[in-house]
Amino acid sequence: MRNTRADVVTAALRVLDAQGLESCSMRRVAAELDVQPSALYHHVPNKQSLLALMADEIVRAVPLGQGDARALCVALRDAMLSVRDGADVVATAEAFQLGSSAVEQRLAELVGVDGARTLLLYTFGHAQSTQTHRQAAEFGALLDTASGPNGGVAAAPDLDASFARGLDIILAGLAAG
Amino acid sequence: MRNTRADVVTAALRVLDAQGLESCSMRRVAAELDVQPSALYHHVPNKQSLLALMADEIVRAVPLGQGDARALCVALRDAMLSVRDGADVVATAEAFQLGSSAVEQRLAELVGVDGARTLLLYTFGHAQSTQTHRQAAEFGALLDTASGPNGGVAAAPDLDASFARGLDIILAGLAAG
DNA sequence: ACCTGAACACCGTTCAAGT
DNA sequence: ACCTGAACACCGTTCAAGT
Repeated sequence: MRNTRADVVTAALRVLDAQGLESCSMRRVAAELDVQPSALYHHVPNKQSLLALMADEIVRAVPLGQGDARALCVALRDAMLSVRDGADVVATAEAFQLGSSAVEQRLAELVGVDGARTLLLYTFGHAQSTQTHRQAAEFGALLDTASGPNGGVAAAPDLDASFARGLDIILAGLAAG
Repeated sequence: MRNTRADVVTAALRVLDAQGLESCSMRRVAAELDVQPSALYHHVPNKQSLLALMADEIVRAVPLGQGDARALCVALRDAMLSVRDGADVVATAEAFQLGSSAVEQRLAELVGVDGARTLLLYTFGHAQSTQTHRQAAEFGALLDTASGPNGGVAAAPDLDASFARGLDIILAGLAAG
């Protein structure tokens, strides 16, 4: 046995974290494993399935047993933000099977199905915009050569706090209902 | 003057609605205009810019002057759902410049910046999942040959009602704060 | 079971050149 | 100003064939 399906997923996550989603092609994942592109199709039916497996792996870091709805959302966001473009991968994959994920099911036990969906969609969306914002900031910093401290750049908003305030709004709405 | 920038955007939206985002390539848009692919780059710097212009056009259908926050979100969702994969196009393009869109600004006047962001992210997310769900249902219906009424298919959830309930939760949270 | 090699039908983008 | 033609460096996926 030369490579297993888990090896493929791990290699794909390495490529994702290093190069980003746009560069995470089947061909690059194959190169990461020193293998021909066609070899991947022995382990995975297509790229979409591989992305779904990557999403599962990213979400596996969220502990389901303990904590309230807020803690669950924060942990999910942290898990997505821990990998480059992780929010995109998880949100896209999850959108295809909303309702079947373990996180959503646990959330539904805590706050009902509508609350769970609302919290999830908000968490996905905020994490995605956090990651694109951070990437843009990184890119801007590269172009920012001769400027002093805060030279011409708007102060970065505190995205963690912004996320928390949105969570407060939704949780208050659930408490009121 | 043979083609204008607006012609390119219109052609792109036609291709999008007919074939979906995945098939909405620069080459197909060019073919829609009976033009070489390279001709597009006279009107638009790259594909990402074209997608942003398409998103603007889709969102232009939302009336900003009248209505409360709820009406605004419903109108935004309707606008996105009116074009195939419209939610994807708008959500991706908007994520790059969150805070600058006219809809978000109007929403912020009504419910504050945190409320606006929460409502927007929820609306984007729900619309996206609505569209993927509907496409999956369409696809499933094609494979569903010999079954009678509701033969083996789970009843489609009422996605409009689901959206409304999530909106209720967020708006209740805003009223409580 | 796992992989190679070669092919097919595509992409986005650039650039010199035409009118 | 607007477009063509040709090229470059890529894609995802299939399939016969090897070990």
